[in-house]
Formats: sequence, C-alpha cells, structure tokens
Amino acid sequence: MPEPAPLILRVAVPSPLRRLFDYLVPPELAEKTPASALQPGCRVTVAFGRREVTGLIIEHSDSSEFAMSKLKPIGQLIDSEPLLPPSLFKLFVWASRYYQHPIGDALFSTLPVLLRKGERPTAQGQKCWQLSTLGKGLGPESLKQARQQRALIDALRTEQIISDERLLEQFSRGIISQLKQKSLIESLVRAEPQIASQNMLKQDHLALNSSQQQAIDRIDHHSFNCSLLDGVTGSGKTEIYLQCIEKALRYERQTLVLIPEINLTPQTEKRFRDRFNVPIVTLHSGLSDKQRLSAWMQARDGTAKIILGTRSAIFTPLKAPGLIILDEEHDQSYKQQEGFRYSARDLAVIRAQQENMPIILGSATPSLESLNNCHNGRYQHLILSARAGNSIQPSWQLIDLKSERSNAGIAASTMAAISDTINHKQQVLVFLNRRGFAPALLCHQCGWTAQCHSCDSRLTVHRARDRLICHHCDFQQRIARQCPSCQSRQLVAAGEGTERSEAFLQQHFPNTKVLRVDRDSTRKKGAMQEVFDIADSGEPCILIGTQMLAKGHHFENVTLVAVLDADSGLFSPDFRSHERMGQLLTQVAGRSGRGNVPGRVFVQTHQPDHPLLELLIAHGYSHFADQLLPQRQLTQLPPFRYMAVIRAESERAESAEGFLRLARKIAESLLPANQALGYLGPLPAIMEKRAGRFRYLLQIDADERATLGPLLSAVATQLENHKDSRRVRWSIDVDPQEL
DNA sequence: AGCACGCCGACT
DNA sequence: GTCGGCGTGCTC
Repeated sequence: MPEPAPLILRVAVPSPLRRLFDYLVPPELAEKTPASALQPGCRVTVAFGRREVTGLIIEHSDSSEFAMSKLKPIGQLIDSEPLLPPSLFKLFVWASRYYQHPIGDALFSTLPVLLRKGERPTAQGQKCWQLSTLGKGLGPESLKQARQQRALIDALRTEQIISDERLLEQFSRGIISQLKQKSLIESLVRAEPQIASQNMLKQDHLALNSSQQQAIDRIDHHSFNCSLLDGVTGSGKTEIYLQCIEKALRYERQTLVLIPEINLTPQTEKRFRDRFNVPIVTLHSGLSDKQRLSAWMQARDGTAKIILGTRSAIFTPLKAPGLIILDEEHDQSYKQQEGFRYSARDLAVIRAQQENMPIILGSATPSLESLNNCHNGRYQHLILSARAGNSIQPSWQLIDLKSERSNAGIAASTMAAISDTINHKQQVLVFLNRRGFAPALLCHQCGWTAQCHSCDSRLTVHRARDRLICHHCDFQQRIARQCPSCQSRQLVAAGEGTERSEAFLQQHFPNTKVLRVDRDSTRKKGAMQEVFDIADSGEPCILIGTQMLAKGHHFENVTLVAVLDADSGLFSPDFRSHERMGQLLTQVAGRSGRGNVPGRVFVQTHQPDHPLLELLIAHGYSHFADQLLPQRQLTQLPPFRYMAVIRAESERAESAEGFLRLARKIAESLLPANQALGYLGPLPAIMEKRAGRFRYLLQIDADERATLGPLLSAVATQLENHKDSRRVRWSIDVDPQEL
C-alpha cells in the first residue's frame, strides 16, 4: 500500500517575516477532524519558536521546502469553519502582496484583537434571559425576602423571554447575576428580528433634482462598477448614498460605508440612523475590544445591514455584500501611513470587483488618480451640477499680502469684510492651518530661534499653556524668558498661529464670540460639540481653526470664509502639494454661503499672480484638476507612473542611508534602471531628523505595475535576511501619499 | 517582532 | 563574585 501523502498546512503567523510556516497535521487528527476546520481561513494555535501563537491557515500542501523532520505538528484547531469569507481572505492575500507587507502581520494587525488572541466568534444578536428548569419550578412563596429577585422571576414567568437591555431598565446588574448564580435564570442569544422591507424607512427620502436622479440611474446594483460621484458641498451626495443604500436593502444586501474620521462627523451617523430602521454598526476608535468584535460579527453574520467605519473597516467581512460607499475619496486618511501601508480607497475598489458589487467614491474635490480613472474609462464620472436647494456658489477674492498691512496675519481688507459680516449678524470662518500662538520664538538681539533637539524643526509657541511645543515629537518646555545664546530678554513670538489670531480677533470684536477649533481647543470631550451648537444656533460669531474646520461639520450660517495663508501649499517639494492645496481651499470655501445668502471667500496670499491660484479661483476645482493632470503626465508622475518608496530610519543617519544604498544595489542587480524603471535616492526625507531619528528614502518608479511588484518582493526578501536590516527601521510604501 | 543565548561592565 | 547591557541568531 502506498504511503498516504502527508497533510501540510501553510500558516500565517503574527510576525514581520515575509513567509508562511509549514505545519504537519498528524494523520490521526486529520481523520477525526471535519475538513471544514482545516480550510484556508481557519485559525490554529501553533508552536512558533519558543512560544505559542495564533496563526491562520493560508493553504494546503503535500510537500514542504523545509525538512520534513523539522516540521512541527499543529496545535489546536480554533475555528470549525473559515473565520473569513473566501472573498475577504483573498483580499488580504492580494493586499499583502500588493503592498509588500507580511501576510501574518497584515491579517492580525487588522482583525479585531480578540480574534488574534484566539477568541471564538459567537452568534450575535440580542442577549436575553429566561427561567431555567429550576426557576420554573420555583414555588410562589420562595424568595420572599428578596423582593427584586422575586419580581424579576415573576416578570420572566409572564413574558418568558426578556432582553438583557430591557431587564436592565428595571433591575440592577447585581440582581440578574445573583439569580444566575442560583441557576434560577439562564441567558440565551436571540437573533435580531428581521425588519420587513416596508418598515425599513424611518423617514421618507428627499426629492431628487435631475442631476441626482441621473446619477442614481447610472449605478447598476447587479454587478461591479465604480462611480466617482463628483459634486460640490451641498449638491446632495448624501441623499444619493441614502437612496442607494435603500436599494441595496431592498435586495437584502449590506452596505459598507467608509468615511475619513468618524469622530469629526457624528451627524453623518445620525443621518443614517434617522433614515433607516435597520441595524447599523459603527466602527470607530472608541470601541472596546469586545464591542469591536461584536460589530465585526454582526457584519459577518448579516445582522448589521449598514456598516459605517473608517479606513480599517474595509476589512470587515460581509455576509451579503451589496454596495460600498467611500465618502471624501480624496482624503489622505484612507492611506495608512505606517506598518501595513494600504489604501482603503484602492482596496475598496478591488473588493467591490472581487465581490461583484457597485462602489461609489464621493468627493467635491476628487483625487487626480480617480479623475484619471474616469478619463480612461475604469470609473464612470457622475457629476452633480447644481447645489441642491438652490443656494448660490460663493464668490472668491484674492488678497495681496504684499500690498496690504496685516495684523496677526489678517489683512486690512479681510478685517473690514469680517466687521461687515458680523455687523450683518452673520458668521465668519477664519482658516489658518497652523495651531499654537506662533510658529517660532526668536531673539530680537542675536537671531537665535528655539529649535527642537529631536527634530529638524522649530518649537511652536503655545502661549495659553506657557509652553514651547514640537509638533512633530511632542517635546515640551516652558517658554524661555531669556535668550540662551545672548541672555537678551527680547524674545519675540514670530508668525501667526490660530491662538494668536483668535486673541487678536477677540480683542477687536469684544462683543462677538470667537471660537477656536483645532487639536488644542477640542481636546476636552464635548468642546467640539459646544462650538457646533453655538454655530448652528445662528448667532453671529467668528470661527477660527485649522483643517479640522474644513472637514466634517457643515456650518450653515457662515457667509464669509477667510483663508489667512494660501501660500504654504504652493511651495512644498511634494508633487501632490498643488493638488492638496486646491482640495483644501475648495473644501474650506464650501463651508460658506448656504441658504439664500451668497458666500464670500477671501484668500490671502503673497502670490496673487500664481497661475494655479488664479485658475482655481476663476474656474473652480475641476478645471484646476484638468490642468494638473497633463502636468503629471508630462513629468511622468503618478497616476501616469507607478511609484514605491523604501523608507529607512535610524538614530544614525549613516545607518539609514547606508541601508538604502544596499537596497538600491540589490534592486539594480535584479533590474537595472532603464526607460521603464527608475531609481532615485537614497534621499533624506523632507524633515530629515524627526523624534531623534534620521529618515531616508529610496524612490523606485516604473511605467507598469507589473514591474514593480516582483522587484520589490525580491528586494524585500533579501533585505529581510540581511543583518543590517535589524539596525534600522525600514518599510516599503507602495503608492506613497507623502514623500 | 519576540525570545534566548552569549559575552563584557558596575554593583547588591 | 552576580545582574544586565544589547549584538546575533532563529522562528516551519
């Protein structure tokens, strides 16, 4: 009789190693185990080195490159069937390859932590209580001393099953657990009641204008297609989302909704909950491990019909996938900037394709990548032309800072417009993307400036807290009174931050509320909401803040937007800086002029003749973007060329740079540079030293995606096995968002 | 990463 | 004499 082929499992373990590990399934275990528990996607515990870890089966094999005698047997089987639906499992495999990240780390750093710890998923639904056999037999005279307990027993006697939630309205947690202790009651999990489709809506949908209706009509719900929903603030994107979700619900399908930051947009969630009478789960950073697992399970078993979350929610399993919506698709927060550096936006498109469902990418300021995908026919471009509810587009005005006197960063004509707006009992939004009081502290006598010792940056003056703070590593110290270099006492805070402009405005408008919104002012819980409430009340006020103001909340009553410094976006070395500037200015401007009062946007700049600024202001973002795209093509930059960056950092600059020289040497020996493949670097990162580490990067670009992948993968393997790789922190960044 | 082994400095 | 610093090697 021939020897039966050994069953070998190739397992991903949580480690930064870019390979799988082979384990043996002993024949006697294979025999008594149902095949479903050994499928790819099931978890197993395995001995790994000197410790025991949870791993995930990736594939089966009957042979191993590793010596058979050295293979260890698997430990316990955790799941009786795959934890992940096959399609999601495939997405992980695809993503770890594409982004050159170790599969084990990609999986386990993204899944709910409890699953990594080996927790078994349990059926979701409502936790309920009923009488146990013992409890049912309880005589009417017993528990007379414990009136609460008696009452609970009686309640269960009349109703049989009561949800935990409802019991807690009447009884304390202690009463319930005491009865459970006595085995008089027992818990069970009841499936969430299905909501009949006619009761799905809590409120009627809004009437659509013709351009909204056309957009909806072009989204096919029966197969994969990607739509870029392109419309200015207030053009009614959310209503389209809601009606598409409704369609998906009617097909008994789930919708995955991704948004940039949930904490900034509580009203997005509210709009969904107000409209639909179906279970909605939200995945945000405030969830406990248990809550996160529960939400994940409700998505997997189909209980939750709408799943709302940020970047990492793209990895939520769906029982009946029907639609993906990704709002503000241009937002940078969709790209993870450390560890597993995936783009949730790009993965969402891949996922929609793999699971054969439609996807909607929405934005008032689409990324050049997505616009290009419309041009080449991969996405359909759905343009919402008008603002819903007939409000008027704002008028723009450039303020030349060279020819006007300004105070605390506010030019005279801007100041006049603010006065005017306040006098008309309207609201003003002042945008300055720089928090703190002033970006520098310098000595008037000798020119000394307060520098951070760990970063190549200046310390920012925070006067309210009497601190100098580094915005890059969070180093803090008291504000010096005396120059450490020449002992002069003439230290001046130079430049403007939101704190200074706030103080200045408050001084000039003593009877008007000046509300600052930035990371410092909103640290206290509820502070943000307080500002929103005042703004929503319609009371005349001045809002001043950083890009926190440009995202999320919509200020209905603002009729003047003042951008204090448009120049910072014009001269950054990053090739995306112009695109970003256009998006940010357009987003900020979008906060003004709703209702029937036209809005005004004042943009202060030292470069009033800058052609891009003029273009943006005269013709709007879409013309602006139309101009940028051919420039990218001409200069051979993304999206016309594919790019990856290998990063390295170390306390010693030479280690980081040397490591990347090695990386380049390895890469060039595999694929020398030519027309279709280029190397650049190692170069110091934009801020070379940050938090005490020197950062370098090696840029690789190719005219085809297919060249880059295998090259990076081969380079990564060699680097990983090189001893120098332990002296530096290094990573591969495919499709980098920041250079 | 995480963990062990191993070889040199200042302390109970 | 030991405790512990981090260089080096390994994980099926």
